[in-house]
Amino acid sequence: MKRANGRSACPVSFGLETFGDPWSLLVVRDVVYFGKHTFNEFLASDEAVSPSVLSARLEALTDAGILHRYPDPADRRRVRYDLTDRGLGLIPIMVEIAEWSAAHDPDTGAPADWIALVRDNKPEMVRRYTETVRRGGSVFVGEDSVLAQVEAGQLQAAGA
Amino acid sequence: MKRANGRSACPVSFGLETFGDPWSLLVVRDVVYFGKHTFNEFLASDEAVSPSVLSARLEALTDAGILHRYPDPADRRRVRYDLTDRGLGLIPIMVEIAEWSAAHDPDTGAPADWIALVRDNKPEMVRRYTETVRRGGSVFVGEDSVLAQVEAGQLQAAGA
DNA sequence: CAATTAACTACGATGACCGTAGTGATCATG
DNA sequence: CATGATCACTACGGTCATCGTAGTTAATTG
Repeated sequence: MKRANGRSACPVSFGLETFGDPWSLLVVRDVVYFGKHTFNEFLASDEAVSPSVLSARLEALTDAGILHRYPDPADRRRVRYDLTDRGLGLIPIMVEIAEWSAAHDPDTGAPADWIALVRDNKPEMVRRYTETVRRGGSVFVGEDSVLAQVEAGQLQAAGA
Repeated sequence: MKRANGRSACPVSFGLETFGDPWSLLVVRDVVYFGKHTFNEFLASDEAVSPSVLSARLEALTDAGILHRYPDPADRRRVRYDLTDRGLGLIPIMVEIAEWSAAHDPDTGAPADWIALVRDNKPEMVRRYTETVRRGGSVFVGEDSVLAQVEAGQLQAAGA
């Protein structure tokens, strides 16, 4: 993620400079899909980032205004990272990446019906992802997950 | 773009492994927005990639089935790179990245009215990008560019 | 046939990332 | 209150990718 001569005015280039390294979007994914919020939770992800790299990434994302970093009031050893509004704005990008990968990775772990649900109800699903994560939930984990909302039948009506 | 322990089944991770380095999407951008198709055209981009890195990227993207590489029949010194259908599938991702960056980069070079046009007519614009690039055109450059199509008034009707 | 252009490759230097080990602060337990 | 565990990191040496420049080969142009 080092561009030689600084910046170009191109918006694709700006985005890639901000979050276009191999790890940044995985952190965002951990927050959005799995409700992770702390250093060790990110560290335990399948992709095995090293602590120094993770530390640098979290600092960069915080500086870029994508994450909000604050000590956990309940346990002062812990530091929590939440997505800011700017970070929540990355959700549509992640959804498109997931859709592309699900279509082109023969070994994808993405459930086909979930991908189809998101594809066919994209604006509504992106809105639901965003609002759920904003209030502290996630897509797949927790009581108020988007998955739970869908299973409770709140979407079939809205979608089709 | 080196993941230590190989792959995870996560689709976000798969996508990032395939095109999540700092350069791959810039090559795709050069093709889609500016109609570039050759090594030296990519090399001349504002972001100043080095030839060895570009060479490695083009090979990786070709191996991943995103680019199609073939000698130019008209000038056999030249090698052309076109987007495959799989590569054209990256257009929605790029459009979302551009939209996010235009919203959050105070120095963005993206024209606000174009961004708004794409945002408010996303499925139609993505379809138009894709089909235009598929037949050899680009978004901004050339006679059959999407820009030219819009200026000819073919979209105001379709959009609103 | 000389000069130009195109697509790369070579290479040394710099920087990023890797994995492991360690640190200081806070919390849980006896 | 002493001990151990947990938490968020930092340190560090080794490896790997990338950087920028220079060169090589093949095809085309004049």
